[in-house]
Amino acid sequence: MSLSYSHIKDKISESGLKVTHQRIVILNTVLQMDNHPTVEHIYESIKDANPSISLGTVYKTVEAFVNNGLLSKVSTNEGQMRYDPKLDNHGHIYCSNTSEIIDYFDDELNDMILSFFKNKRVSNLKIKNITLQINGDKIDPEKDVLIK
Amino acid sequence: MSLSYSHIKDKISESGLKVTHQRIVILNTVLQMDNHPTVEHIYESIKDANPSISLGTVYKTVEAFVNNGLLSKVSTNEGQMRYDPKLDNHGHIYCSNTSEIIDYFDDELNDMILSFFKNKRVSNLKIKNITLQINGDKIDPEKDVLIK
DNA sequence: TCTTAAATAAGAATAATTATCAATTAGGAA
DNA sequence: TTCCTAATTGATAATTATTCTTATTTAAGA
Ligand SMILES: [Mn+2]
Ligand SMILES: [Mn+2]
Ligand SMILES: [Zn+2]
Ligand SMILES: [Zn+2]
Repeated sequence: MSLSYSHIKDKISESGLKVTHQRIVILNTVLQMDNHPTVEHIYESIKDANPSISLGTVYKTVEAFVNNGLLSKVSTNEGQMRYDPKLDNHGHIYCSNTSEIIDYFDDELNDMILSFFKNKRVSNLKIKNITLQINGDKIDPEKDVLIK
Repeated sequence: MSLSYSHIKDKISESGLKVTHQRIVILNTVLQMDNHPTVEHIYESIKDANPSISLGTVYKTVEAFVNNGLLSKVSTNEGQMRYDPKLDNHGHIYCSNTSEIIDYFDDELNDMILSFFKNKRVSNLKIKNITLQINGDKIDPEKDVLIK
């Protein structure tokens, strides 16, 4: 583990946080999830192999990761925050019938929005990012959503 | 009041909900607020004139309004839902330093996004709406944000 | 190896929201 | 107009997500 986690350790360390076993496990787990998990979901997926890591630590850890640029945070209309290992600018598809959040990457769209706002006068606001939110319902909950 | 609220009453009635004093007061209040209020905020602003309306009723009522197309609901990273009387498609500017949510209407942008997705194949998703989310910080919290 | 500030586990506390249920009421039917 | 009934409400309890507290442990630099 010391060896295979070296990449994770570097990321944590470079972000300015102390490297702890808990943080290694949590970051490694979230990086492998592409479903925008909740804290509870993260906790469930680590606890069998790491029964001593407490739920409170998962809360504190993901929040530290967000504040230090290792994760991003996504809010929904369903009362729970969700976490996202993808840091580059991208949109999200919210399926209200399945509670899924699906990534939507599109360079052409990003460029279009960027150049749109290039021509705008924005006063009294320091923009951090601009994202697109696509709200809808999955038609067949079993199948994937595809936009291309 | 029976007279001046007739427009509000009609809206409630046409949406399929029973017309009650509580609903008239709450809808009338939210329609006049442009700050995307929380339930608590709505409750505070009605309770002096309507001390008998309970907080639970405000929760149930705004949720009924959302389900019946009279209000829309906006989520934030701050643990409270916020309600929006504007129903036509528009984006939001989230100022994380002031917790403000500011409407961003732009027909040109709407058209641009619409025509962008016209040329896309979207499979297995019934799109309800597509909105833009602009995240940033107000520079001078006292002054307004302007994009033009 | 020592030192110390930061992190953790466990559990209590808080805050937003939802559920329960008896009493009231809106609005259609008679 | 009166009656009927399902929907709504107020009061309050319960739930849920998240944060706080504190004693203990630990990472990492001196
Ligand atoms: Mn929330
Ligand atoms: Mn909550
Ligand atoms: Zn994402
Ligand atoms: Zn709005």
